[in-house]
Amino acid sequence: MASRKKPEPATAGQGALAFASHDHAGCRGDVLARVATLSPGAGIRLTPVRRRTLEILLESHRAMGAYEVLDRLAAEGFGSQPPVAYRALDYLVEHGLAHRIRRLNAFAACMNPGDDHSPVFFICKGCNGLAEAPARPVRAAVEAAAGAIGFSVERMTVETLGLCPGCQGQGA
Amino acid sequence: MASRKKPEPATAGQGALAFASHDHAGCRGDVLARVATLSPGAGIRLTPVRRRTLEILLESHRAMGAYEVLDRLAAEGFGSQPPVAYRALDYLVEHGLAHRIRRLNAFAACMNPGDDHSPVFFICKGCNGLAEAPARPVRAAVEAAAGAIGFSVERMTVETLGLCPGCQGQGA
DNA sequence: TATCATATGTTATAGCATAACAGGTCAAGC
DNA sequence: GCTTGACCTGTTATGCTATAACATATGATA
Ligand SMILES: [Zn+2]
Ligand SMILES: [Zn+2]
Ligand SMILES: [Zn+2]
Ligand SMILES: [Zn+2]
Repeated sequence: MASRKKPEPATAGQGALAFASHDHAGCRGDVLARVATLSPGAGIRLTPVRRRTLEILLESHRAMGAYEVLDRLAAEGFGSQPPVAYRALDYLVEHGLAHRIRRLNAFAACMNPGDDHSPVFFICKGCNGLAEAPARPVRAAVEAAAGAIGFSVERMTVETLGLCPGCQGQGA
Repeated sequence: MASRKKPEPATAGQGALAFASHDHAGCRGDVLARVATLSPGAGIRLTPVRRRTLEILLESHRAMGAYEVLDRLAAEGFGSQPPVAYRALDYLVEHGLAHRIRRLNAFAACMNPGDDHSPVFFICKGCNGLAEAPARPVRAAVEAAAGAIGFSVERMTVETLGLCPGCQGQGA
């Protein structure tokens, strides 16, 4: 049975929904709502460009290149030069509202803002979908390896490339 | 004096040595020797450019940008255009003799060729040093997270930024 | 020898990212 | 009110990273 009620609006953050067809409007709405509750307290200032940039990233479970975002912003009357997009994106990343996906030289909205940060990313090479999942056990394993050589970890990037459930078994 | 005996030529591969001062000539030699034993069997063809590229990467426990490698190659009489470096580097990466460090847009020699691949990388932001360590437990944790959403992992990137033992406690 | 695969080199271009500067807004303090 | 300073947005210009497309060489195969 489907659940009649959503006790956990954060489900999308676990990555389960990203690759399944789902009520993405609600998905996006949940994130924006969570951001709204964070904004004042955490010293986050969502100006028009930043908010719009976040909304653009939230349109799909994909990562977007900075220039792709820039095109969208420019088309909507914002600045048309690279720094406009990079500044907004960098701000979102620094404040935990977006992530940089290094393998793709691209950015994606954080699906779980405020929570467990330094997630693991799953990039589907079939459909370009992107899912984000909490990485606490991964982080622990990394810390163990770091401890063995006396290294102190500040930031961690974990990205995987593979096939989502939908793209498995269909050749490509 | 050189070490009298090396019971574990693979020690460097565990990352323990990378940040410590050590007999790096031996370190590099070990890797090259291991590569030599792999080359014929694994269908690896180390042409002059490729070999030289690998040697350049092996000069230090750092990652090098493609253009930095290119400058070196050009100065030694090889081609002077980007594809020369990129092709050699890509070949080394594809054959497990080097790694791409995405956070740095750079490349590093693999310190453990032939063994456990998809290691975890430790990047020291103090000295730019780079260490590579086996990532089996990390991989397991990632696979667990992937399994939970039905994602099938093909390649994994784990990079951390932090401070090596030598750079900790000295402000920078 | 003719053919094919592989490797190396070139020119040109695409894609990603930042430095440096200019003007605008707004609140705090005089 | 006016000034100051913090911050945001926009610009131009440039730098760094990476690949496409084409030309030539070499060596193994048939
Ligand atoms: Zn969604
Ligand atoms: Zn997919
Ligand atoms: Zn060494
Ligand atoms: Zn260091």
